[in-house]
Amino acid sequence: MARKQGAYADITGPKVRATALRLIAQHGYAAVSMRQIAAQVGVQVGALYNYTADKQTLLFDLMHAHMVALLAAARDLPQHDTPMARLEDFTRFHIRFHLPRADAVFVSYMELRNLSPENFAQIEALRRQYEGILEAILAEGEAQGDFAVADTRVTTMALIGLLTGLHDWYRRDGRLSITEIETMYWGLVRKAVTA
Amino acid sequence: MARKQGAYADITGPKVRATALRLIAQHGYAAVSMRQIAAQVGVQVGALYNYTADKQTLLFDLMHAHMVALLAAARDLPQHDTPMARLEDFTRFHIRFHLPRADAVFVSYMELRNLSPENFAQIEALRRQYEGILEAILAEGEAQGDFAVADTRVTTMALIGLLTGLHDWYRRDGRLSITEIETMYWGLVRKAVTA
DNA sequence: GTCTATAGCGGGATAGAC
DNA sequence: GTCTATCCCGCTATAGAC
Repeated sequence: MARKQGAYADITGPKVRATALRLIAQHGYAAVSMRQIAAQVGVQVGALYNYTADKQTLLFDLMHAHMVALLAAARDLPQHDTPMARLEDFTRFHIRFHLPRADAVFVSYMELRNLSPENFAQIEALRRQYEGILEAILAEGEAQGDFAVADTRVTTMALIGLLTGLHDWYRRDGRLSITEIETMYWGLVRKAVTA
Repeated sequence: MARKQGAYADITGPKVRATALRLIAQHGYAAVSMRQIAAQVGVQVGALYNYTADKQTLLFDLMHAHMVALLAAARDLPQHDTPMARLEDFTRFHIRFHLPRADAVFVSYMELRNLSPENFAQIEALRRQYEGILEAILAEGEAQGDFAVADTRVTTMALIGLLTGLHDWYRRDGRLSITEIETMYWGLVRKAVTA
């Protein structure tokens, strides 16, 4: 304790990422300065560069970590027999995973423009993998005659849009619980894919 | 011709707005400089300030013009007898109005964070008016027993999200025509509000 | 690992000539 | 209405002491 050098390595790193995520979600990547991040972390700006090569890499790491966590969790979903049961699981999972991570969702979506081309390609590939999970469920349901889906790709993107749009208006202190909203959204999804 | 002073007033103004809209959609408000805008318009940076008080006002004007045009067009929709017919009109109108205005849609949605509080309040009010049009249709359909909507507000926001999500993946040179997409989306909306 | 100090650049906005 | 020139500020990133 009381020494200033080398003591906080394990705590400063996560704090930098958490602070950057919050500030970027609030003001946008381009509008947030390394100075601002440093000030809220409680270090001088030079110290940040012990934890990231540069500002761009910091943004990429935040988005990458979010996408990797999302994919890992989505792959752990149970493999029910019926596409309908799997679609319900996916819908509820998507909402439950994303709602408590509003900042990461916002950043991962809004800051794509500010990634370098190489970094963008990586994030985009992860995003497509996630969409692929839903598309596979829809394709199987269509093949088995459980769903009536005009176009698998369009419906996939439409449903992702429907679910993701939730973040634009959901408020934690709102009138409805997560479970209530989840059930309403599942109702919309179910009807949308049914004949 | 050939004179440099006073000749281009009528042309520079629209050009400034068009250029700013395009650049801000592409890179984000904070990432675009007045110097960049001026360069693409073909004037020096000082000249921009004949057309806007400052950068913030320029952003606000772009968003405000978009919302006003949207509301004016939405209010011109025909007043069919049945809520179902009005919902179809609204759905198709929303898509047809927004798809050709990708830049304005993007900016109006992504740059809300960068508005001053007073400007934000104004844009937000216009946005709520637009949502109100859809909500009124849903409420009437529910009251008449044509629709089975669990919660009018939630369904309104969900459908807006569904329709707006279209911009995230639609490409003009894609496999499907606007009309085909429009019809698929109308199918999803129709089923979502039906019992 | 963190600090202080600074290099080097680009930002928004304005003044005054034409 | 546009230009040139400039003020003043804040930015990212690095160097070198501790």
